[in-house]
Amino acid sequence: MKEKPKQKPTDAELALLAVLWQRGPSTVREIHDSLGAENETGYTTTLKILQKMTEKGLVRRDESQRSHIYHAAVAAEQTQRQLVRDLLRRAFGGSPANLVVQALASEKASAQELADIRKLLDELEAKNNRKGKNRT
Amino acid sequence: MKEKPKQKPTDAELALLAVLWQRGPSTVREIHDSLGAENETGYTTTLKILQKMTEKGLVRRDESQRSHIYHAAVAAEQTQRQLVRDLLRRAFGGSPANLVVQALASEKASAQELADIRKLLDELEAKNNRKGKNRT
DNA sequence: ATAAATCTACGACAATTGTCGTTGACAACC
DNA sequence: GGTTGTCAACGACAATTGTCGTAGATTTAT
Repeated sequence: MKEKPKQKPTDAELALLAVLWQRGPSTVREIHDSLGAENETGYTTTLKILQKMTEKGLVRRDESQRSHIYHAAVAAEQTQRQLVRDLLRRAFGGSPANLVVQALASEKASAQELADIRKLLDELEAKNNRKGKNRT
Repeated sequence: MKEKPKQKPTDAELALLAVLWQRGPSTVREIHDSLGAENETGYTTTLKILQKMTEKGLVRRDESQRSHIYHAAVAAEQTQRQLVRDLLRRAFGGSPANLVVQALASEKASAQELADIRKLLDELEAKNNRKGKNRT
């Protein structure tokens, strides 16, 4: 059986995951320092959260060096998808369109991003037509 | 001064808000019964959470009847937008395109919804061109 | 008018989360 | 070789969250 580590990461955990996704495998020190100046919390806090995440299976670590090296055990895409699906169900009644509207309204999307989304839309509609035989 | 109730609703709170958004003003009993069969929690749990939400300013209540009538004090759109913005910043590095990709991949979007999104896209691009003088 | 049902209010409680302080081990430096 | 700095581990702690049980008031039914 495959373990299903389907627990949503908390806010603090997600922040650390984001750093790992961006930097790749890192020491606690590196992660902590990457958290930016607005982060007020101490080093041991970061360490403790990383340890919890290890227990939960969100990260793995290499202990062969004195400074353990942590790396993400969950893929960014998969975690993101899970979070989006969750939000979709809980706050948007499962309607992707509503969520997309809010997403595009929330932050300025660049022209490039809008073009990317349009391309994605084309692909999805093409797939729909192929499969669904354009029934109403 | 206007109160800034900018606290994110918790999962349980969001579930109750969703009911209120859908049903309109309701009594605790109505809200609790609307929670569906998969909800195992007792009546007093729902009541307690509603009371907390009242303190936080997420809902308001009319106490003129014995059965108090609760109604949402925050608009669905605004709350949704806040949640999306939050997720965007924390998990997607602020890139709306990535989030939209996951949203559309997570749940099957109907042809109608895809068309809606396409229309939204058209509007946004039109606005961009008008304002931004199509610079790269 | 009594009994039964319903409703709010008030804690109580365990679990989780985020926060550190301290300690003991190890490494680096002089 | 002694001092200073860095690190993981552990436990403590307050705050939050979700969960009820019970008590007291009031409405409804008998």
